[in-house]
Amino acid sequence: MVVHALSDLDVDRIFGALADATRRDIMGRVMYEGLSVSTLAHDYAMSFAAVQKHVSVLERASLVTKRRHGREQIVSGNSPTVERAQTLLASWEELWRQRAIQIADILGEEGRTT
Amino acid sequence: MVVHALSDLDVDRIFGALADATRRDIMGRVMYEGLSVSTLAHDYAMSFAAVQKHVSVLERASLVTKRRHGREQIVSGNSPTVERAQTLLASWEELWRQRAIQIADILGEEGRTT
DNA sequence: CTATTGTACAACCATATGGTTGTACATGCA
DNA sequence: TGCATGTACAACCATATGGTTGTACAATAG
Repeated sequence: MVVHALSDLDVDRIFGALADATRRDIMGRVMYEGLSVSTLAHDYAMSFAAVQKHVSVLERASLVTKRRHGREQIVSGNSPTVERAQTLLASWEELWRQRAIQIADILGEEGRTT
Repeated sequence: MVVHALSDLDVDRIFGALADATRRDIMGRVMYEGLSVSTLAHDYAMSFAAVQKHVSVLERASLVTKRRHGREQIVSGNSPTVERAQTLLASWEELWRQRAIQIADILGEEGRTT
């Protein structure tokens, strides 16, 4: 069952968001448990505002979601989006596998003619 | 068998390269069969030089490799790199799965106390 | 109420990115 | 030889990105 087709812009945002080490580190942490923005910010050598921006990039890409808890904003990883990115890569692997079969067929033909 | 650990910069390049619709389209084409840069360039509404740059971004990320064939430069998809990107996403999914288990355990405890 | 904590957001700056045009050069064909 | 094709690369430009600081405001603690 297909959830929803991703637009080019959606995919741009997903991979763009993952193209930064700080944001990947955040992903690794919030996929396991929800963490507040300030908790996240505490561990990086940059301003709170910078971390806030990174989180908002991940949020725009639907890689994380935020929910209010008192005065804190809890950031949690969004598994479905990660899975869709994975599916895209898997489809390329599938193309590659088909090429491999095609090449094997050609070699097979050559084998017969020799 | 692990091939090689990817540095942050390597992963930055991989996901950065995938964060563009033209480059993803190129990937989809060259994973199936090797194509010359000019063949690729023919189908996009941009200059040859622009496509050349996109290919070189993919090449720096090790997502494609080029080989000379006469005066043409044949671009082919690089499956191992795609697979490594996929593995990274899979590891996050695994973290998420562990969180799900953890939550289920908590719910289980609560169930017993009620 | 007041102070502290956590967040939001604007303004600013340096650098990276994605496109262009122009030039140069190697290869293949007539 | 001469010409078309395919590639390489530099220079340039507009916009996006990743960081900063500063200000403002909501929620909690004393």
